[in-house]
Amino acid sequence: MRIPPPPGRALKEPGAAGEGREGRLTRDAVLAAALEIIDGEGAEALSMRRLARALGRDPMTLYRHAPNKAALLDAVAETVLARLDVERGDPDWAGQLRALARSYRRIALAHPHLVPLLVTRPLATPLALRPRGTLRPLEAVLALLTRAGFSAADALHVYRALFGFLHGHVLNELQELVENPEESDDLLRLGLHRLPIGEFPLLRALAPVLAAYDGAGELERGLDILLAGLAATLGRDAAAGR
Amino acid sequence: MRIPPPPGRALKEPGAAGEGREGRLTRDAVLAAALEIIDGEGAEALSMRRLARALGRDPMTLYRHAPNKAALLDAVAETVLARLDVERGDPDWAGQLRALARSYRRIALAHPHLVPLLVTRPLATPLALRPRGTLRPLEAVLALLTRAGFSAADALHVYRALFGFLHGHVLNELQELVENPEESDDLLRLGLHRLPIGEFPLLRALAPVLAAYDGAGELERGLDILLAGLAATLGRDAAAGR
DNA sequence: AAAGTACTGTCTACGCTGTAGACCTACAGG
DNA sequence: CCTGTAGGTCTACAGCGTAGACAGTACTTT
Repeated sequence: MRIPPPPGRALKEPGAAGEGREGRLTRDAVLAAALEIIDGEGAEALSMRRLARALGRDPMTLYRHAPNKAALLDAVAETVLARLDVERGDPDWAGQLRALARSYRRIALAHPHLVPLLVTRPLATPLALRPRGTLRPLEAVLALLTRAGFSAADALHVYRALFGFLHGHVLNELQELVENPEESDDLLRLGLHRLPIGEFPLLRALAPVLAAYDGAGELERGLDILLAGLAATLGRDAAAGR
Repeated sequence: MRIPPPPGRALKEPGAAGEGREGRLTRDAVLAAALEIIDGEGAEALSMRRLARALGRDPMTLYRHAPNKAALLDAVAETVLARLDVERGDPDWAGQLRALARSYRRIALAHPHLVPLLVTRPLATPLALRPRGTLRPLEAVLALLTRAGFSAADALHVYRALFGFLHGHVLNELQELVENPEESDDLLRLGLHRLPIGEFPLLRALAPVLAAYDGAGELERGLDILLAGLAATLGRDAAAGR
């Protein structure tokens, strides 16, 4: 009774939202569309149905390219993190880590809605089962540091310190501060006037400082402290400088 | 046609799961039950219906105590963070921050499933609109540090560095490493044998080091570096030591 | 050329989710 | 006593992730 649709396409011929429309749907197209939705509408807006609509396909099609939604999100995070790269042979290990940190920050700022995923997914998946692309930077940093003379254990320690710092930094930098963007006075723009003066005098007084947050600067100053501290703690001479 | 239930209770008289059963449901009871579910079954297991069932009430009852689910989750995070306290008058500011850091870590380890919320919610709500309980530690640290002689701007800087580090640290410490708990060999227990030797030689070799992770130690070493570094950067003499 | 196999796409359906709206009751203050 | 407010419940809606079954396509093997 039921006429099966011409299998390449079926829904929405008539101008509807869907994009590409090439015969086969590729994994990369799925991930790219997912990232676009996350960037544009936030991570909660990404549902399998919403994603399928953006691709002009049936929702169930997505399950041919990912076993479930969590895996799909992991894969999106992976493609983004795969853009990190490390020059393993560079003898200036500190410089190389600085560059890595700056790349990570750049990526986080480019995809702020993805950051909760980036910092949070590793809590749910054992290290060895994580997408390979997310482990590659780790291996690369280990190579960089062992070539520079660190022990393997110290290299791991440095990696953890660096990414701990990085996660903390981007979470800081992406904190929402502004409540009322078009207001010109700092206190009002940040909404700090809502806080009772009796209980939060210092915080209220900080309005101009909060408003002048300098993410790039904070990153660099943090790296100064971290790299110098690590080099000292691990008993190496610091070429850690600027 | 429809007989209304005796309004105090209605569902599940007969031994069903529900707890307390006092006439009025309190906000605290709601939050406590929510935390219990999150701790016991993970944050994704907490639905409004699941929570209502645990309380032996109709799901819609919850909306008398919180405007929506996000606010309810924020409130849970708030009650947990309210347990942090700071001795504002203590002249040993570094010692006080160390204590704060240890408390934060203790809380995070006690409620691991809550950690994604703790680090992630501030991205969604402007500072001034966050639950007051989460701003109180900030105000307290500002008071501590300004009394100890820091400028307000430096005090904020220290606060941010500390909580950035703390967030990064607990995310590190709560990373899932173990794939197969009952296995005795480190490599197999962590599942690292899955990684191709060619691509991940260093990571695979790290199995014993990964298995011996010492969270408390890492926190202290991180604090050593951070507090000394901050004291130096901000040009104060460091009483920052142990 | 035929048959088998794997892959992709679609449809339907199930049990779940958050919450708006309406209603009803109990209690507090006048 | 009446009135207002806050808490509890019920129903209903639109959307969710995904299991299962089926159909067509594109290779591979015979």
